[in-house]
This record gives sequence, C-alpha cells and structure tokens, in this order.
Amino acid sequence: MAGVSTGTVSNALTGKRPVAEASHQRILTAIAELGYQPNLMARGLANQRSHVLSVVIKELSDLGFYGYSSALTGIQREANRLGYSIMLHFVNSSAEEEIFATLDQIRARRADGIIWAIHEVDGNRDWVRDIRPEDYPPLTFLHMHPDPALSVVAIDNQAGASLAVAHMIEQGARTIGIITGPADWWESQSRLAGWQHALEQANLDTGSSLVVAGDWLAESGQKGLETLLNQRPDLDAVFACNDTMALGAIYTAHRCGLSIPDDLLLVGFDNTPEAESYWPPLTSIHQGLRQSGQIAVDELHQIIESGKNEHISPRQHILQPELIIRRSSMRDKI
Amino acid sequence: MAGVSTGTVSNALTGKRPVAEASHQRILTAIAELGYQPNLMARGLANQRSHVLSVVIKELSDLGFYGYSSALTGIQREANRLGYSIMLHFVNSSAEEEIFATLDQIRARRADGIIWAIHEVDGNRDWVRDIRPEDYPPLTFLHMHPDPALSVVAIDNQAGASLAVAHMIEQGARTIGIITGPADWWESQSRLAGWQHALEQANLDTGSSLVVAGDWLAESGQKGLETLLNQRPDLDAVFACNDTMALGAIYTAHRCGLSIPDDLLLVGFDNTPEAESYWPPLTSIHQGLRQSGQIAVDELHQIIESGKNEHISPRQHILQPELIIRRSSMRDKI
DNA sequence: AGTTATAATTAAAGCGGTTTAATTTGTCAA
DNA sequence: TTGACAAATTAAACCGCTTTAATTATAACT
Repeated sequence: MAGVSTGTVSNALTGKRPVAEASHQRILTAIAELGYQPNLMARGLANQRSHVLSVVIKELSDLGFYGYSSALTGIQREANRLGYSIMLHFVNSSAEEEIFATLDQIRARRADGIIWAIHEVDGNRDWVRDIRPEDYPPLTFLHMHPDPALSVVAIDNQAGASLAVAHMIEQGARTIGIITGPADWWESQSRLAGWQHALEQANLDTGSSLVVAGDWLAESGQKGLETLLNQRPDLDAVFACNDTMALGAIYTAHRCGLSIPDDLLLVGFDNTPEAESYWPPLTSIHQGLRQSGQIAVDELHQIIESGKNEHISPRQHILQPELIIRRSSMRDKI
Repeated sequence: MAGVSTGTVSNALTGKRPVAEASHQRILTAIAELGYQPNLMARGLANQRSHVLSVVIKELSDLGFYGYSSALTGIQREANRLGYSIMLHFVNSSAEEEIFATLDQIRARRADGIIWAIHEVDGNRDWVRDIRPEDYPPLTFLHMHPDPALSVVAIDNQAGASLAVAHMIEQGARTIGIITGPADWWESQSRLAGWQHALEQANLDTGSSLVVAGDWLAESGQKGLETLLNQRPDLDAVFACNDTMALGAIYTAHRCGLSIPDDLLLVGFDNTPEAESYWPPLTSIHQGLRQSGQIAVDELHQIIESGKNEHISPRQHILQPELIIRRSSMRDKI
C-alpha cells in the first residue's frame, strides 16, 4: 500500500537501516490507515528473541501475597521499561515433575529469560544442578539463598531478624521467643539464624522452648504465642517471622489479657501496609521487595544482552532490610 | 534423525493425522535424544493461535492484593487446564493512552483472548465503545458492572453489602455508618447502594452523615471511623467496604476505648484470611474470587473455540457473595 | 557526459513450525 | 503379473517478519 517492499517497512519500523524520508512517511500513513500491528510471534521467530520474561512463582494461594505482589510490581515496571512482556507461571509442589513441566513450557515459548521466584524449600532448587544451562534461557533466582554459581537477588533475612531481635534486647527484653515459618523454607531458616545470632551476641537464652514453627498464616501466630506462653511463662518478647503471624500473636495477647508492649514486646517481618493499623501498631522489618524485583530484571537483561557467548559470571545481589519502629516494641511508651 | 520429514513429525506430535507406529517410535526417541522442544512461536505463527491469554490488572501497588491474587489463582488454574499460558499486563492510570498502549501490545503478541480485570472507575471502560471488536481478540471483563453488550463476570457487590447491613440490623443496630472505597469505583458505588437499600428496607437513616469515603487502605479506615463518630455520636454499627479498612476501624475503636461488638458492630468485605485473627474476629462478606477467575477463563475459551465467525452472544455471570459471621457483629456474645 | 561512490531499495532465503496436494509404499483381488 | 485402493509419507508453500546480497537510484567528481 505504501508502494515499498516488506523489507523496507521492517527497516522503517526498527530503524536498523536508514529509509528515505518520503517512504517513511508513506509507510506510517499506510500503517495508520490499515491499523497494522506487527506480529511479535513472527518477529520473535525471525529474531530468535521473544522479548518475553518468564516469572515463576508459587501459587498465590492463601499466603505470601505481599511478598509476591510487591516483587511482581518491581519486575513489571522494569520489564516494561526495557521492552519485555511478562509471562506468569505457577508452581505449587516441589515435585520435579511439575518443575520440569514448567521449564519445558518456558523453553517452548522461547522466553528470553527466567526469574525463578519460588520460595525456596529444602532441596527444591536441586534441579538446577541437573540441567544443561545451555538448554535453557538465562535464569535469575529471586529471594533464595545466594550461591556463587548462580545469579541471585535476595534480601538478607538473617540480618533483618537480627535487627529485630537486637532492637527488642535494647528495649530491655531478656526472654525472646520466635514464631518461625515452615522449617524447610530458606527464609524461615535464615530468620531463625538471625534471631539466634542476635541472642548469642547478648548471651541470652536460645533454647528450643523459645522456638515454635508457624506456617506464615495468622492462625499459626495465634497458636504459636499460646504455645510459647505455656512453655515459657517468663517470656517478655516475641519475634514473629511475618506480620500476618504477628497479627495472630496480637490476637492471643488480647485474648489472654496481655498488653503489648507493656507485658510483651512484638516485632514482625515484611512491614505490610496494614502493620501500622494493628493494635498496637506493629514494629516490623521492611524489605525492598519492589527493588529486588527490579534488580532481578536488570540482571537478567544484562545477561541476555551480553549474549550467551561471552560467559558473564553470575552475580549476587543482597539487599539489606530495615527496621521500622512502632509501638508494639516500645517499652517506654511514646 | 528419525529418518522422516518434518511434516510427519508434526503429525506425530499433534496427532492430527495418523502416523505409522514404527515411525512414531523413532520420532519419540529422537526427540528424547535431542532434547527437542517445539517452538511455540513458530507453531503460533502457522496456526494463527498463540494459546496465550492476556490478563490485564491494575498495578498491585499497595492495595487490592487480595482480590487480584485470588482471581489470578483461579485464572491460572483454569488456563493451565485448558492449555493456555498467561501473560500479565499492568495498567495504572485510566488514561486512554496507557490503555491503548496495552491493547496494542496484546494485539501485537496475538493473544487468543483478554481478561480485563482493571477495577472499574467512572468511565474507564468507555474505550470499549471506540474500538472495532474485530481488531481485537475476544474480551471478557472481570469484576466490572454487567453490560448486556459485553462478556462480564462479576460479583454482586450490592447484594453482598445488603447482606452485611441486614445482618447488623438483625443484631439490633439502628444507626449504621459506612466507610466506602473511592467514590468513583464501581465496586464502591454498588456496595454503597447495597447499604442504602438494606437500610431503606428497614426504614432506617441513610443520611450523608453516615457515609464516609475511604481509599481501601487501613489508614483510611482509622480516619473514617473517627469522622463517623464525630458526626454521629449515636452510631452503633459500621459497614467497612473491605477488611483492611475494617482493620483501621478496629484500631480507632481500640484507641477510643470503644468495644466491638459491645459498643459498635462491625462488618467488613472480602473475608481475607486474616479477618479471623483480627481482635475481635471480623464478620465479613466472602466473594468467590477464585471461582470468578475460573469462569472468566472458561467463558473466554468458549468464545475462542467457537471461532469469531459464529457470533456467540456475550454472557453475564453474576456470583452471589456470602456472609461469614464472626464476633465483631454479634451483639449477644458467643 | 561518463565514472564512481553512496544511499535507498528489493528479491529471496530463512526462522520453525503446519498443511495441502502429490507421491510412494503396501495390500489384495483379478 | 497387473491394477486398484488405501495408508503413510513427503515436497513445497505458507504463516509474517528480518536480513543478506544484489540491484537500482542519486549524488559527486573528473
């Protein structure tokens, strides 16, 4: 319609080779007239580049909304800026079968890169060792434990937990319990390690009677605090490994007539927007989730751009979380 | 490698035409040996069918996690079952510019269908009237107000709100305030209408001093209840248009030394998993969000399969929400 | 005007599948 | 042995784009 060949149209649109001003104009008007929209599948086929990033997360069932949503926001913004579309994949179990089904699908779609953001559970990243990397697009892990052989963006959970516990110690707490997430999650483990580390620094009790495992959900926070109180009547502070479980702990405190912070200090993890509307407002650890998502995309983009040829060595990005102090942990009331 | 032509491989894999058992075997082993993975872009190009569903949501910033996450879960499961991958798109403003940019991207990717799940704001669906439907893949709207000309899956917000308010009336409340969402959201409007309807049925006050607008976030629930209490000292119940704002209202009640439910009944909307760990546990309206997502996919799938030719008339699916009673609304304590 | 260099364009091949129409192979009856 | 018919296979075209190599148009210099 513009009286030129498809090759010229291609050049006009991608700008890879110069096109005469006159033809350029004719092409643009023709495009507008026809409502033409380039077919990205065809373009991808020809370019061997889909401009699609695959993001793999655990099914957003009843837990972990906050983390995934925030990270996804960060991912999306950056991906959009760099011209990628994002394809979402869900994995529920750690069954290798399901993992490989997902990987196959990603491979079949010829995604340019993968952000693997499944919360890590003991051994559910082992498959990485079994694959030939050249069979798959570049892979960046989000929120998993750093490994020098892999590209990883993570938050320093241990440091965050230490921050929380050290703060409570400073506020005068001496018997500090912890409500962890499921024992096999990496994030649980490192938050537990942070709790332990901070207590050891201060020569305080880290006995197992101070540890109870939750499942991230509020109800397990309720039960968790009950158990802790039974085991340790002298308990004077609790670190809940996420805000939702902290909410459950607050529930139990109310039910037992315990005042937070007068009788018990409490700190959570995540710093969800609701935390400041808990009663009392909850001190929590803020993670740069949005930022971590963004970094993961940048990282992946670099690897993709550099081409698989020049072997770029994997990098580790560790973000430091931050303590947000609110009333639940302030012995001296404000 | 299997000594057959690509055409035969195609037939073997898709099963569209019969292939001799012997060749079939040879093909399978060759595939296993080579680690072959069909290129879905090429397949899509040839078939004019991408097997991709585009899901458009508002950026999961600080609000609305719960709704989007649940719906996405439903969408994902069903999409997976039917062999679709899902591509995620984010729209933030209601600027037509951004909307059309998104639509163009979807069109360029040749998605088979679109689930438009942007929370509806006054007029931000008007673009639908301006487009030629045949330019775009089939479109289903999720959580927007029904329109006979469009394919829509929605939850009956008005009925849900009425349920909540009627329940409080039954519990003896006579002066029932409401904390709404932003005034321009369709969901706010219909929940407000439900509140009004239930009160009118019972001949109770619906004056504007009983209405205050929030923004879905907890903090606005705090402020909201403050305002209501100032305007109406006789207030004896509140309907918060989501659980998060209800949490804020609880905060204010605690701060003012008011007991829920003794001094004030409270009902929320969403029935988030945390609601039962609020103090007191929150009565709320449960929406079948996961189910609505699933239905949207089914609906779209049907339209896609039927081919654009036989014009399938758009259907409306309205789901009824459900009242979940907990202590926050029980005058007679349990 | 005649070369030559340069810029713009195009024809054709290729990306990796599917599909149609034609061909080969195999079976069986005459 | 031949011919007819069905089943399996394949060659080649096509999906819509990019790109290389070749070609044509344009400008610049003797």
